[in-house]
Amino acid sequence: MRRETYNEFRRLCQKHSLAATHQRQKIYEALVSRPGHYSPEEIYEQVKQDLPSISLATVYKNLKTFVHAGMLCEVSPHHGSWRIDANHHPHHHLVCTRCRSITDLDFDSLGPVKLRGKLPSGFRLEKFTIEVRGVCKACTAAETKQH
Amino acid sequence: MRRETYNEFRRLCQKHSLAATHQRQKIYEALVSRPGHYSPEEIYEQVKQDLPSISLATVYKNLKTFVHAGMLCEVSPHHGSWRIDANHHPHHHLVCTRCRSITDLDFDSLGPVKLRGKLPSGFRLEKFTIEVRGVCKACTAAETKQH
DNA sequence: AATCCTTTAATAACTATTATCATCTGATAA
DNA sequence: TTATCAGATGATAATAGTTATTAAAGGATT
Ligand SMILES: [Mn+2]
Ligand SMILES: [Mn+2]
Ligand SMILES: [Zn+2]
Ligand SMILES: [Zn+2]
Repeated sequence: MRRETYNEFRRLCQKHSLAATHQRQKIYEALVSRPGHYSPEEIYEQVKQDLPSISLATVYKNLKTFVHAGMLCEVSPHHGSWRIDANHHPHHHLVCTRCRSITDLDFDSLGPVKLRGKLPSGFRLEKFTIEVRGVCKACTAAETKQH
Repeated sequence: MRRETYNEFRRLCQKHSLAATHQRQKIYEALVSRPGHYSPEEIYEQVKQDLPSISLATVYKNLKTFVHAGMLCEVSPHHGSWRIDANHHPHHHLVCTRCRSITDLDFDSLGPVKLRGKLPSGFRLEKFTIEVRGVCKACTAAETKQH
């Protein structure tokens, strides 16, 4: 692991009161040291090369911990449940990052997305999907109440 | 089921060479007759009120069939696998609807999204996520080869 | 080095989804 | 209308993905 990455890792662990374990170090490195959008399984396979006895559950737990701490992001808030949309009109989605609720957002609520550069060659565009992530009214209310 | 919805359903089934079964009719209706972004389980519970002996597997199979035919859409192309992103720079994603691969797309490749109207009251915005759905180079090549 | 609290590995449990297969049914043509 | 049959269904087994449990081990602090 690069010295710079290692220092950043220690700093982040301290900031979030997390013990800087070997496992966490390797998991973090597996994600940060190469571009990509990996699944827990892929991270597990990668880390196992250095720490053969690591458990898949440890990978899951720490990925959750890191995401919760804001050190990493989820690609999609919808993994884990298949959701179907019958609305054929062009529209966007409001997604609550707490309760995962999905609400339609009128097409005209946002200005159009404009292509500036070129897409990578060979990619055949089908459509733009815009998700607005945030915290819904109900979840905001619930959080406020607790404090 | 409204006459109009029923006719549309028959038309779509004919167009896609699908038998217009009771089960399909009720599944279609459960989605089209009320706004929402339902899971297979939720559709199952709804349809079961009319067809108590319907199987959950039938719901899954037909939702897939309908999505494949373009009669319904998936809310997210990422269901089923949790993917982690370590890239903290603002950026977008290219997602292949065939192989589900995810590629970063530079922030400047798209113009900024502008808020026009108001978001629904109480929704606390965190960030915009733009996914560009399409077919990647490899999948396009693979499809071309087959014909 | 001793202590304490956190983290880990192993694995059981659980949830979501898909596969299998015998039976049944909608569509078509006689 | 009835016969036919490819395609659809229901029951359930199997698989994939994720989370919970718990005894043992390891960082952090002193
Ligand atoms: Mn929608
Ligand atoms: Mn990315
Ligand atoms: Zn919410
Ligand atoms: Zn592809």
